[in-house]
Amino acid sequence: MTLATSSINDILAAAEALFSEHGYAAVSMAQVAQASGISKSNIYHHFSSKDDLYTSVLRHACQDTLKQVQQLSASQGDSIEQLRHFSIHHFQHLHQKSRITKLILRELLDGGHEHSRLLAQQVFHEISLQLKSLIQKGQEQHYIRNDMDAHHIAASMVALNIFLFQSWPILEHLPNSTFTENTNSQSMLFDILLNGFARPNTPH
Amino acid sequence: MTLATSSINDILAAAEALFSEHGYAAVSMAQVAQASGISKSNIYHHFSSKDDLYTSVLRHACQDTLKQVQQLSASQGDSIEQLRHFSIHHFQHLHQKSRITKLILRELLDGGHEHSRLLAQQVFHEISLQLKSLIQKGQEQHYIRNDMDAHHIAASMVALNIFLFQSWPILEHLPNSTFTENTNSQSMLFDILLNGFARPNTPH
DNA sequence: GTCTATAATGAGATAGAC
DNA sequence: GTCTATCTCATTATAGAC
Repeated sequence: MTLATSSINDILAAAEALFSEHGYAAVSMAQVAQASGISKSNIYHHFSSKDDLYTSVLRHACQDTLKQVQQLSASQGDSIEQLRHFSIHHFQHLHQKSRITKLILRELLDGGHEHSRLLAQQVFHEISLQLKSLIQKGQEQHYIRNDMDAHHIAASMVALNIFLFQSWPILEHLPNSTFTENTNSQSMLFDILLNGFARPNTPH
Repeated sequence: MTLATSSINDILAAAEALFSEHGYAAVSMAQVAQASGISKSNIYHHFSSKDDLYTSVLRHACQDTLKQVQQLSASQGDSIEQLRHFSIHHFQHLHQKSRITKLILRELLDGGHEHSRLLAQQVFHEISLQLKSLIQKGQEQHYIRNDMDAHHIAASMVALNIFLFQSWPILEHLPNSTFTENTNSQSMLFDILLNGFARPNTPH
């Protein structure tokens, strides 16, 4: 049990909130100090630089998400129901951990320093693995079409959720928008996709 | 013909490249000056502040994209072929105008100042309109299922393209990745989706 | 481990000559 | 319209006492 000291966690939590909301460059160490209630110099005592603080935040956040995603797989029902279950919980996870989600999406845009990209990649890989196993099982049991690549089906499920997450502020304010409720749209998008990869004549 | 002077265009072009690649806060006016070959003070002669420069870049970029998207609709074939055509060209557009694409995606993450979000929203709205008209025509002609909302079908098409655009660096480096070629994956994702919203027993 | 004080640098923005 | 030189302030990071 190598529990980090309380002040380190305070710093990481404050930094995570600020970095995810405004991005690396837009956040100053003074802001982190004020938000965490810990003096600037003390932060430099625990982290060698602003960059060190940032990568620590990213590493901490990704490890946390990684564990959560690994525990996400088990559920009742056939393959289709398990996929729907996963999709719904993946979407909930994006929102519950919205700061980490934004951090990773920012890393994608920034082209990422080698190290950061590897962390983001681990998260993607873990989600991809979970989904792939569910999909391939569904293909073996003939719930899911065999002429489609499992990775691409997985990607499309993730894509819809992420798009809905990050574009929601715009979607809901679109003229004549039918995007009135978050989870409802998620369900509709999943059903469109499900019709695409489910085997014809299965009861869904 | 209110054509802006050459130096203003130089500044806007350099700023667009830098802002899209690194984000607003990470770019200094000195960098813009060096990249555009125009002195810092001269930039302040044309733009009242860094913020003014940024919003000008965004406005300029969005107007440009808006025009391009409006010219994207006309094509041969039935509704399904027109949708495939639109999807492919939308995807190409994201890459050809990758700097603008990144600018808009950044705006989504930053939560946007009111004004910026409205600009991004116009682009989404225009794409949404084009797609909606194609989809509804397809529904009237019974190529596309009537029990699905046109807006959500449109959103899912956009979602897959945007996800592929922004996640490609990670997707292609995933272990055992089947994401080997950009346009090929785009085609596969579209086909999964198409199976979802196309009417059964149509020849596609 | 935690702080106050301060150094050193870089940022946005302006003055004023040409 | 364009530049050099400069102002002012915020930023990262360090020194050193407790």
